[in-house]
Amino acid sequence: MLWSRLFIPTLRENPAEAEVISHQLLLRAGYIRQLGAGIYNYLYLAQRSLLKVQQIVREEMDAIGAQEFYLPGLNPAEVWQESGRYDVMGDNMFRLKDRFGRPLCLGMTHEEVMTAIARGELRSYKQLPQIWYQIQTKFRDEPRPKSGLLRVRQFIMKDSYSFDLAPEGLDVAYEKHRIAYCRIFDRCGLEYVAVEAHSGAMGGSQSQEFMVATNAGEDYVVSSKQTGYAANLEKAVSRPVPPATPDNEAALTPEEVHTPGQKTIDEVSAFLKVHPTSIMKTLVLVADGKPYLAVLRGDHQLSETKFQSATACQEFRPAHPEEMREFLGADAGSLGPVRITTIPVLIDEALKGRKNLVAGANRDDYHLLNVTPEEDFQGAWHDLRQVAEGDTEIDTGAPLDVRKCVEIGHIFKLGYKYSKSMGLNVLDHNGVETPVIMGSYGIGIERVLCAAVELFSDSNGMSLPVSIAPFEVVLTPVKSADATLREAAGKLYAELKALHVDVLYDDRDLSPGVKFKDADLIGIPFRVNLGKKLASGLIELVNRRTKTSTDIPVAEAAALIRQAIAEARPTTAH
RNA sequence: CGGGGCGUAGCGCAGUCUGGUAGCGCACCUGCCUUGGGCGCAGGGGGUCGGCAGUUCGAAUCUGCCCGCCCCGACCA
Repeated sequence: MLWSRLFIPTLRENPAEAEVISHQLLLRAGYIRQLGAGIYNYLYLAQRSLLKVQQIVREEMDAIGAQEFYLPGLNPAEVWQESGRYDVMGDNMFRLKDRFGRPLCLGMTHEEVMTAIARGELRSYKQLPQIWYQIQTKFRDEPRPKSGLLRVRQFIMKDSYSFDLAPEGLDVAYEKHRIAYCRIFDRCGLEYVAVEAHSGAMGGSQSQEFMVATNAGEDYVVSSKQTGYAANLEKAVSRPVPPATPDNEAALTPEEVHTPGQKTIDEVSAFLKVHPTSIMKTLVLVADGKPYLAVLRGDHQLSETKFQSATACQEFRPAHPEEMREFLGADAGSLGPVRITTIPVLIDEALKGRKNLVAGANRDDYHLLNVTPEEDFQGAWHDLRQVAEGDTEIDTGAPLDVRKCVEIGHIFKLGYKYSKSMGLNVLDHNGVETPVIMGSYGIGIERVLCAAVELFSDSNGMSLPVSIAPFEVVLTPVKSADATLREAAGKLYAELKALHVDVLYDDRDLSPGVKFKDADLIGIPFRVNLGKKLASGLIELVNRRTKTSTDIPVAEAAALIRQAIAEARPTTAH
């Protein structure tokens, strides 16, 4: 393509509203423009790049025998009512009515529609297994769209769904997807990690997320370089930092102490001269309308996900101050688990074996010394604690890192949730109606591009992997007025096109600096400079990412460029 | 939904406190010049100052209401 004919509106300065790198660069490089909060126009460069991502996804999905569909984004409410998610999705679902007043919604995902298709057509185990997928637009009314293309209200997703007769079949489909996802992200040139994920309210049994480490991300991943352990913070387990001081092992009974005005763990710690690791914090939570106490070590944080799992609740919130007083007879700051019999008490496992700790007395401005779990109060043991910086791996004691990540893909064993709620059954070998077991698997297409920009950029702009860059190479005659350079560039352009190289020819009448800056900004992996050295038959091949330059003979340039691109193309080990 | 910030030319901003002819840089158009990292010179075009209402002789500026966008939090199958 000739740059002079293209619409690539690059900006010299960062638009004020963009904070994260990928947002800034995608705007500056003329890939995208914003239409509204969480709604973006994808211009020429973004579309070229996203189509390349989609093509890689398509090839790898096809390679595992998945069949491409294309389902409507506009859905009748009934399908979603059947699965129960019409209510569950709440305000996150865009809803509308047709001219007759019938309720419709915009699809957030397509388990329901896929299940509805399967239910209508699949009759026999002989038709299984099936893997169906699509690359299609999703709509989610996010409470807070943010970070450019990372959290938006309309986005493209590759979603696939597997249908099997038995769990062993689901295991196969899941594993096929895991490998396909690795191949996809490898080929897209990303650095990523597959982590254990929380299965959530979807009710599934196993789930992995594909994560790219970047500060722009919203998820936290706990991992160990030594052992390869990697899990979403929501699900991660660890060995906590040991208590700062040993417990008094004597058989003591609780003793009330006056702690006027000392409410937070830090205040109580300073006042009583007891380290926070020897204090218990007591949280009052209301889950599905019922109160619970959660007891954790003073320096630990409650994991909301783990608490939700432990209570198997749909939703929960911290108790209001009036409720705390009603349930426990004291205000936050003096709450404790001792002599609580009417409210379920959940104790974090990090407190197992601990003795003679400090806890609130359930009397304003008083705490108890010498409180021992299971002696002085009873409760159910659960892992409630969120992994923290400094923790170590639970089995090996290896150090753990906590890193911010963005989720680019998710694979999920659904089980029978949709087949049962929507009546998807087939006849098995014995002619008995059996529910089909399902899996669902997603890739956020725009997030792949964003993640690549986040991973690979410098002060001059983005530096995309050749496999997903909008062009593989850009030709830059240094002097635009020089007829010899123009002729050589035109010839090389034709040769590269003949070799099916994705080439952009910067034929604009601009100073070299502008062309170099633009080429760097939009992230084309290779640039060919045609300049002075052409007189001696040489041109320069510049690598965007390494900033290294090689002189190559113009006569063999097309073949050498094609070879350089081929060598730079990300490979897959999977 | 709670807290904070911002809406002035395509982009980045000043002007608003203290009301009085709407500005700067970049980008854009014309011509000349230049050509190895966002050149130079000259000339030029582009604005309902987010919207509505009010106060005033007079509102970008003061007041009220509304809208939009960004950030933090809540939320996030």
